[in-house]
Amino acid sequence: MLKLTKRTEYGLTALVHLADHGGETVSARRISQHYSLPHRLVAEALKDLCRAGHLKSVRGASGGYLLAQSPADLTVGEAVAALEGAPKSTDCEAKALVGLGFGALGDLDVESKCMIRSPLHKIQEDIWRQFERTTIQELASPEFTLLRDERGPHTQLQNSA
Amino acid sequence: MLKLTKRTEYGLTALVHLADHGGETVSARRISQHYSLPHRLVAEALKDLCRAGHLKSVRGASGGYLLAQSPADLTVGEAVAALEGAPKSTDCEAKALVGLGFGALGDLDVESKCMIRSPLHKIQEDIWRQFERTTIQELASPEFTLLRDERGPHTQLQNSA
DNA sequence: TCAAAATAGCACCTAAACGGTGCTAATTAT
DNA sequence: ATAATTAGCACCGTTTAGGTGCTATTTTGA
Repeated sequence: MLKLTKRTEYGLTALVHLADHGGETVSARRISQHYSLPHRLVAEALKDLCRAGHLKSVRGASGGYLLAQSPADLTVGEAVAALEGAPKSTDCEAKALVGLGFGALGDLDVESKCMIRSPLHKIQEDIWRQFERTTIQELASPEFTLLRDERGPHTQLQNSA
Repeated sequence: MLKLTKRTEYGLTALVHLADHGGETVSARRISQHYSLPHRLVAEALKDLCRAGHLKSVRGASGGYLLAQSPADLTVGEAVAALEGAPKSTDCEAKALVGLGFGALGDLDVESKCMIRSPLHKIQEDIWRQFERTTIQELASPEFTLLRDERGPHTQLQNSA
């Protein structure tokens, strides 16, 4: 339903945390405790990011993870792709026709259907484009824009602190 | 995983079709046959859109559906909301804290958590903002844009002023 | 040396969502 | 009447998401 998975949420949270801690090595447990997230799930997300090469791991006690690249170079799109896979929906022919059920249709006017359907794909692609334009550093920055709305409601809930 | 459901796909396809046919009444069967989609599922999507008030229905033989409003006034966001529900993630207080598991956390430094998490929500909100900025008419038009802001990485999307 | 803490990797489970279908009304043109 | 349509359910099978269990391996530190 057009939402990010928990795994992605945990992974991005961890990336933001790591970005805020320079080249420091932080364990999955520390991150999970800091944000009160299920440490096991955070660990899974970190594994994914490590396997994708976005993190470097340090094993053993006092080990953990650290960014393998600058947070300014790591995009949300790359992270999301590592965490839940990106649908390489670049080509309409391969995806819209085959992947979405037109493969078995034969040769009726496929092209007109694709014309109708492509807007849907453009929507998806546009979302990913946004992801690929946004870096972890931007995510980590306090005044994160992406969309800078006129009102500022979520900044007013800090009462205790 | 950040994808639209089939129901939404069928519904939007139907809306585009209806937009391309003016105020004409088109049955679910005709639409489904035209795009080779499961007519039953298309019918379900059309019901949803009708219940939401975006379509008007005509019962009986030679009945069908027609747009209840101009395709230029109906946004993709409204359609998607009618088809698969929109997560009213407008408020960080209610959603980020309660809905996402912080409700049972008590009163530890909630603010820092929300600050970290809010970017995630902003991403989601941004996606919906895109939907709300896109009309069915735009979807139906041959050269469909959607992203008209190609300035900077993410310097405010909605500003437009 | 040994225990604790950490990553690595795999299998597995439960619940929800998704895609799809069946069935029965009510309405209306032919 | 009959066929075609919308309206409104309930239901089912598969997939996915969220989460857990278990074991091995590496490393620190007492």
